[in-house]
Amino acid sequence: MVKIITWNVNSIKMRLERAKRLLENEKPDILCLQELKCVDDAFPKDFEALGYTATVFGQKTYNGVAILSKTQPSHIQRGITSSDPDSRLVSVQIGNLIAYSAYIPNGQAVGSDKYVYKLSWLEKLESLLKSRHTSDEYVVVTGDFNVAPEDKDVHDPIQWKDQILCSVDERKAFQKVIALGYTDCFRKLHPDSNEYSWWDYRNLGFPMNNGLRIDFLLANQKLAEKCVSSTILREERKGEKPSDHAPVCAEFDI
DNA sequence: ATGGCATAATTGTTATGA
Repeated sequence: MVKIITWNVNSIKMRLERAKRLLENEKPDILCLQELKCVDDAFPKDFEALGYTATVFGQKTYNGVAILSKTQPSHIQRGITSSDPDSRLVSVQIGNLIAYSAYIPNGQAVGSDKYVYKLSWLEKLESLLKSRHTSDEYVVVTGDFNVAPEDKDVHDPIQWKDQILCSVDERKAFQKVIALGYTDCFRKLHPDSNEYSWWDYRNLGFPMNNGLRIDFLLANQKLAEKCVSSTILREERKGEKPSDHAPVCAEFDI
């Protein structure tokens, strides 16, 4: 069994103790992280003592992704293109599995320059996945996609209608990735659930459960067939100094 | 009314997130 967790930590330095506890409690084979908000050299060494190797693609102040794994990774790839200015994508091969940690641009506001960048980034992700992988590999693309794919992923679809994270064009761009043959593991196993993975820090977002589901593990067909469980670890959003995202977990019988 | 809170880079304020 292979257990994989993805988590947008919103600063790995601020979430260090929580991340260590998560590894100790959940013992995932792979932990994909987003929004490290630190450079490679500043990434904590603490995870080695817990038996994990870190593959880091950091950046000063913003972005930054990493993959922690119990076994040694190979075939490390960083960045969505050679010209991408942001550290938003890293992938590794671990055993017979290829794992991605992705932090899709937020987009800020529908129609803005950042929104255009978000859409183009998703297109690049689609073409990268299309060209890089074949159907006889095990591939999982995890991370913060900054898109709520359907109204049931949104606490108040009327309030969020056509807003950033929920607009028609972002949802279409997300579906084009799905259409390559990828499956949203949590949704496959919980078709009617209204659980969320992100809640705004402001306005009692978490206590009111005003959330969105924007963090996913997307498995290709061969791997999705092996998915036996998927959960959102919403307990992690409670207590002192939480990230605004909860970790999302999936287990695969491979 | 487009705020609120959190974080990093900096020390008073701005950029960004979602």
